[in-house]
Amino acid sequence: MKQLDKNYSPKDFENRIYADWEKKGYFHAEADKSKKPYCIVIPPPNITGQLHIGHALDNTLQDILIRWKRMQGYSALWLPGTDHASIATEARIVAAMKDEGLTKDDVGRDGFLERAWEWKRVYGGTIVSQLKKLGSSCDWERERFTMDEGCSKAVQKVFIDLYNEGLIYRGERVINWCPNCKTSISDIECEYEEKDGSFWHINYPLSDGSGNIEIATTRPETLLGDTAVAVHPDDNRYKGLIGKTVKLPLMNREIPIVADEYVDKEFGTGAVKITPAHDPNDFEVGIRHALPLINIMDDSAVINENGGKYAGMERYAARKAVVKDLEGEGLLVKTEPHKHNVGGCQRCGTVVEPRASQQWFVSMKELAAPAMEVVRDGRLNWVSKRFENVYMQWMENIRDWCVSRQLWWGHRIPAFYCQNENCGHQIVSAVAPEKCDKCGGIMLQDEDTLDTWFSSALWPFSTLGFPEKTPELEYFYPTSVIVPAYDIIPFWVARMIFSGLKFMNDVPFRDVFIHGLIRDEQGRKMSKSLGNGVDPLDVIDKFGADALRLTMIYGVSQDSDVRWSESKVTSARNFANKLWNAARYVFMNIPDGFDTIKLPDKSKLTIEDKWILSKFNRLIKAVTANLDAYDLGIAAGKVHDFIWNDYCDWYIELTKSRNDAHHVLLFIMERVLKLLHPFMPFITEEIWQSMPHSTGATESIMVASWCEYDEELCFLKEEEDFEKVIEGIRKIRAVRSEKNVPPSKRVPLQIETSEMDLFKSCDVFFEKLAGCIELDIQENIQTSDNCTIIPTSHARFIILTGDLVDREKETARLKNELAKVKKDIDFIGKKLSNEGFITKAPAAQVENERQKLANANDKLKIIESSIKGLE
RNA sequence: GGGAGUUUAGCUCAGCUGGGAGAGCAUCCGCCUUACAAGCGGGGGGUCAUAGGUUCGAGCCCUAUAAUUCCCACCA
Repeated sequence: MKQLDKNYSPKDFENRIYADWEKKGYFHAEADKSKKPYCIVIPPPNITGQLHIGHALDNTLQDILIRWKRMQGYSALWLPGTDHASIATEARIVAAMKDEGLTKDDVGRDGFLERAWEWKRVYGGTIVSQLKKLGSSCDWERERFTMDEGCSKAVQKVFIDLYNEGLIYRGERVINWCPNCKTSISDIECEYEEKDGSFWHINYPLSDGSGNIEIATTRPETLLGDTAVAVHPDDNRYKGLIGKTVKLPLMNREIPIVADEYVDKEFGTGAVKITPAHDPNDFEVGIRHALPLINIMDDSAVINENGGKYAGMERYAARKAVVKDLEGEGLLVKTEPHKHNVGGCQRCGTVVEPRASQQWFVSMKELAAPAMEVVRDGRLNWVSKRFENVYMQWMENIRDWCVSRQLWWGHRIPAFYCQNENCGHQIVSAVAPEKCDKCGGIMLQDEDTLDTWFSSALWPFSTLGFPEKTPELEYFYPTSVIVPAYDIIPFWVARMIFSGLKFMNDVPFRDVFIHGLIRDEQGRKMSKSLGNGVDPLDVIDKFGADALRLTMIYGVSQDSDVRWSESKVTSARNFANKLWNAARYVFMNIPDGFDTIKLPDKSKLTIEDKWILSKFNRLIKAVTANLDAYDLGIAAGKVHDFIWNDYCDWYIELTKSRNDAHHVLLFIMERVLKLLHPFMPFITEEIWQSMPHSTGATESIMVASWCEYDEELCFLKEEEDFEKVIEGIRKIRAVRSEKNVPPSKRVPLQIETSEMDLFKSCDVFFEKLAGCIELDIQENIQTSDNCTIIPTSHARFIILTGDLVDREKETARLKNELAKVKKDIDFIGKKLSNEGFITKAPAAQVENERQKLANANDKLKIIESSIKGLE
C-alpha cells in the first residue's frame, strides 16, 4: 500500500492511474451473457478537432454513466471513435495544399485522398489522447472511424437499400451552395443571420410598350437568370397583365407574366421576378409554369456564360454592375434599406448561394413517421421533455435531405452512370459495373461523396458490426443512452433514430440525455473568433481532470447551459484537496497491523457512528436515484456535501477524541469513494489504493461494486437524537462568537434537559467542539447571576464565560428569542386553527405542523423560565 | 412570423408531485484548534421580474406584461 503525499497534486498520479487502468483492460467490455448490457456510443469527435470544453462536458457525462453502470455490474461498453468530418477535413487539406501552391486539381482525386489519409494518420489521434487525459473509460480496443472498412460497408449498404426502396433519389433541385467550400450543403448546415441589405425596385418594361411592371428584389444580380414575373391571380392591379410578356432588362429576353398564389399581394410591389435556378420558391413556381431554368453562376458564385456581359464577374461585383446599369437605363425606381436574413455556410460562414443542381436526396416523410412514433409510444425516452418537443417539431416539418457533397473526402456515392449520351442509364451498386447493362456503354461512378452525417447516422450500429450480425450487435443494440449537446439534435440524434429504426428495426438507444453548452463568464458561446474558449487541457494541467469534471456538473441541472468561471474550478479543486486531506487524516490514525475494514458489532457502535452510518446509508439511496434520473449534478452535489459537511466537518471532528473510530471512518471512506468515483475517478482511485479494504474488495475502485442501501444500517432514532446535540453545539458556538469569547477560552457548561442520557453520552463533544469544560447535566438547574442561557427545544445550555454578564442585554437577547418562538407558535397555531387546512391538507402535513407546534411550545417554556431566572 | 427557455442573496446557480427561502463564491467578524489557511467557527445580505388569478396555503400551478437567451421558418 502506498502513502498519500502530503499535498494533493493531481498531476503526479492522473496519467499514471489512467495508464494502469488501460493496461489492466478495465475499459474493455465483452458481449457477456452473464451480465446485463449497458452501452453508450460516443458522439464521434472530428479528426480535425482539438478537445474543447464542450467535448469535456459531453465525455464527462458519459464517463460518469459508464463508470457507474460498470460498478453496478453491467457489461458496460463505451464505444469510442472519430468522424472523418468531410467538409472540415477537406478544407484543412485544401488550405495546407494552398501553402504548397497546389490545388485539388493539381494532385487529383487519388493524390488528394492519399493526403487526407495521411492527415488522419497524423492528427486523427490527437483528440483521442486528449480524451484519455479527461479520464474517459472508453473501450479503446473497439475504437472506430466513420471511414473505416466496416463503417464504409454500412454506409454503402444503407445507401443501396434506401435507393432500392425508392427512399433515395437523384434529382435537380435548388440547394444551398457554398461558393467557398464549393459543395452543396443541407438545409440545416445553412445558418441564417439578419443583415442590413437593400431592396431594389426595378421596372420591367412590358413587351408591348404599354408601360412597366415594377418588381422588388434583394438580389438584383439574379435578374440575369429570370424566366418570368409572377403576380397573384387575384391582384386587381395586375390581372390585365397576366399572360403578357416583359422585356427582361439588360438581357433583352422576353419572359412571361404568370399568375401564382405563392405571391404575396401585400409584400413589396406585389410582383415578383422569378429566377427558378437561384431560389427554391421560384424553382417551384418554375415547375408549375414550365419555366426554363437558367443557372447564371459557376461553383464559385461567379457569373457564367449565361449572364451575358456580366460573365466572369463575382456575384457582388455583378450586383453592383447590374444596379448601375439599371440606373443608367432609367429602370431603377428606388433603393430602400432592408433588413433580411441571409444564409451562411455553417463551416466557413460564406453567404450561401441557392443554386439548382443535380443532387442526391433522402426522402424523409416515410422515415420520419416511425421516428416520431417511438417517442409517442415510449420506446424511446427523451430525458428532457423540452428537447423532445424540439425533436418532434423538427421531425414533423422535415424536408428531404440533400446528401450529396461535391467533395472528395468521404464515402463516395455508389452510383454509376452510362456515358453514352443516348442511354444515360444509372446503376446503384456496391461493385462497379463493367459496362452498361442496357447499352453496353462505359459506366463511370458519381464523383460526389456523402454528407458526413450520413455515416454518423449509422454510428450506433455500424460501430457494433452492422451490416454483419455480430455478437456485439446482438448484445449491445439498442444502446442504452446517447449523450449529445442540444445543438446536434437535428444533425445527429434525429438521423440516428430513423436510421436505426429502418435498418435495425429498433431504436438506436433507449434514452436521449441532452446537455447544454458551456458558455464563457459573460454567457457568450465559446468560439474561435471571440477567442473566449477555455482549453480543457490547460484546466487539467492547472487543476486536474477531477476538478474539471466536477466543475462541469456540480450544481448544474440537466439540460441547461453552464457558465464557465475559473472560481468554480478552484472550488472543485478545493473539494478534491479536502477529500485528500481527510483521507490522509483517517489513514494516519490506523493502528499498526490493521488490514481489513470490518464494521464493529452494532452494540459497539456509538451514537455518532450510527448517525453517520445512517446518513450515509440514505445517501446511497438518494445518489443512486438521482443517477437513475440523470440528475448527475444533484447526485454529485449530495456526495460532495456529505463528504465535506457530514464526514469532515462533523464526523471526523467528533471522533478525534476516540482511538477506535478508524473502523467506521474507513468503512465510510471506502464506500463514499465509490459513490464519488464516477465523478472524480482519479482521486478516488489514488486514495483507494492507499487504504485497507473490506474483504472482497478489489485492487481498483474502477471495478469495485456500487454501494447498496442496507436496512441494517438505518438508525433514524439516533440520527434524530444526535441532531439535537449538533444543534446545541452550533448554538453555543454562535453565542461564543457573538460575545467574542476567544476560541481558546474554555467555558464551564451546564445543560438542563429531560434527555439526560443523550447529552451525558455526548458530553465530550461539547468539550471538544464547543470549547466547554466542567459539564454539569441536570434535569433542573438553578441559574446563577453571571450565566449566559442558550435555549433550544430540547435543552437549556448555560455557559459561564467568566466575564461579567450584562443582565439587561441577556434578558433582551432571550426576549428576542422569545419573540421569535412566539411568532412561530402564532404562525403554526393559525394554520392549525384554519378549518380549510385541517380538512384539506394531507394528514401527514397536519401531523407535521402539530409536532412543530409542540417543539415550539417546549422551547417557549424553556425560554420563559430562563427569563424568569434572570429577573 | 412560429416556438422554447430563463428571470430567486453582490456573482454563479439549486429549490423533487404547491406546506414557513438554500448552497458555493464574494463580503464582514474571529481563529495558524498537530488532515486541510486550497482550511475552521460565526454573521450580514432576498416584497423569489411585474400584475392579476386558482388554492386553506404559491418561488412552484394558470393568465397577461416586461426583460433576456435560444431554436425553427425565411415573403422575393
